[in-house]
Amino acid sequence: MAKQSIRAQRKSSIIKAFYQVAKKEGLSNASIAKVARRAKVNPSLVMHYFKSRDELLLALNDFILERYLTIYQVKSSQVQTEEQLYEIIENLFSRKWNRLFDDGVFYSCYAEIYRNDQFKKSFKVLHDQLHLRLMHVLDEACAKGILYHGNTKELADHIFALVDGAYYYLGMVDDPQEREKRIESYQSLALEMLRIHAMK
Amino acid sequence: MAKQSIRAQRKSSIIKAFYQVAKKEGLSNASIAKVARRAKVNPSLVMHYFKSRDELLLALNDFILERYLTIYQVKSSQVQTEEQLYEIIENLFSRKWNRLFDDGVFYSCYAEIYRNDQFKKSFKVLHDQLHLRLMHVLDEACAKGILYHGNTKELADHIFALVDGAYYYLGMVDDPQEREKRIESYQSLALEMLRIHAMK
DNA sequence: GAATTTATTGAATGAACGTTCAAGAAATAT
DNA sequence: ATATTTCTTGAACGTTCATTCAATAAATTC
Repeated sequence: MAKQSIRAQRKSSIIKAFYQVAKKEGLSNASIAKVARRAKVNPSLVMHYFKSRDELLLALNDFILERYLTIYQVKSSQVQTEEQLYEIIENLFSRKWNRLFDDGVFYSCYAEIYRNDQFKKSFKVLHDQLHLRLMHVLDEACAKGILYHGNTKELADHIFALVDGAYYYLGMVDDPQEREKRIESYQSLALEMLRIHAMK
Repeated sequence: MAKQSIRAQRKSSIIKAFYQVAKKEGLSNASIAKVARRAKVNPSLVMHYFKSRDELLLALNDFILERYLTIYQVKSSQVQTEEQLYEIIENLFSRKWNRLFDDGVFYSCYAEIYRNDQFKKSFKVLHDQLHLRLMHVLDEACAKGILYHGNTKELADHIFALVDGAYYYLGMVDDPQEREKRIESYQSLALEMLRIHAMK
């Protein structure tokens, strides 16, 4: 249906413009006028599709979480060897995706959870999804005899705590060498937690 | 000197007002006018003491980090027993201080580090201070024979990664039971990392 | 192809924004 | 007591803000 399609397209292009402006100028400086300019559209049209700026912000949040989810994706049902498990953990820390997504915008949205319950809920749902995915991977690894652990749910939570904490700190680290060193250090801790030893 | 004193007082009361407004309405909604109203002062006076809003924001950041530091304080030179070490780790996770400081404002400031190098630097300095403090505690524990670990710097970094990641996630958790359970779980992992076993 | 719904625009709103400035009040220095 | 510096105010600046509304253009339905 063309009617639905143009609506969906416009909405998504406005959200993308919102994200881009927020990335460039900070979330709080991303005004509707700027977004409209970026999307090459009249400000009124933004208001036509999103009743208020809050609604737009919520849409941006969904957009962010959607991206976050796809990038963090773990290919399940592929964990056959220790090496593959190792790779998955390594990927959690690699954050190739921090080129695909701006950390400033992400944490600005995260900060919103303390002021907006809808943000809080959707953030939690997303993170729980991620934790569950990792748990499934760990379960598989257990089934294959690669891993031995009684509580994969807790293990997954712990690994993510480490990942989240790692990136919280890495946000402050500019020096590439220090970054590299720390990432390696975090990774090897995660592997220790899995009781796998680093291979090379 | 009275002159110096009134200046310092006013500045600090304006910063506090800024923090309180930010806490209530969000950092991006904390305007100079609102801050002035809260501090019972003319908006121009705010501009008299802080040349721009950015300068005020920077001052807020310092204020936050200062508080953060004092609250996280670890009484050093007191680690004589395993139990005391256990207590220190427990305290890292307890965050009694999250009543003393608003997480929304804190993370909003944290988000600024991605857009402002001065924020980034002062955040890093603070966190490195905290890590070092913990390291010293661990060193002492090693000296007393409570703990055995070759790299206390790395261990402190790892524990803080866990703490930071833990609170990142806990920000999304409203249910008190779930919070409690998770905090315990994070704590016991930290203790495992120290190779101490939970006592009771 | 007329009627209706949707997309899009442009102009206008009042409120709030950060900032500037001149001027008065208070304190400090000489 | 006067001069000088600091504190504090009030009014005003132009800009931007989110949002509303009526009007036009385009597409869809009937």
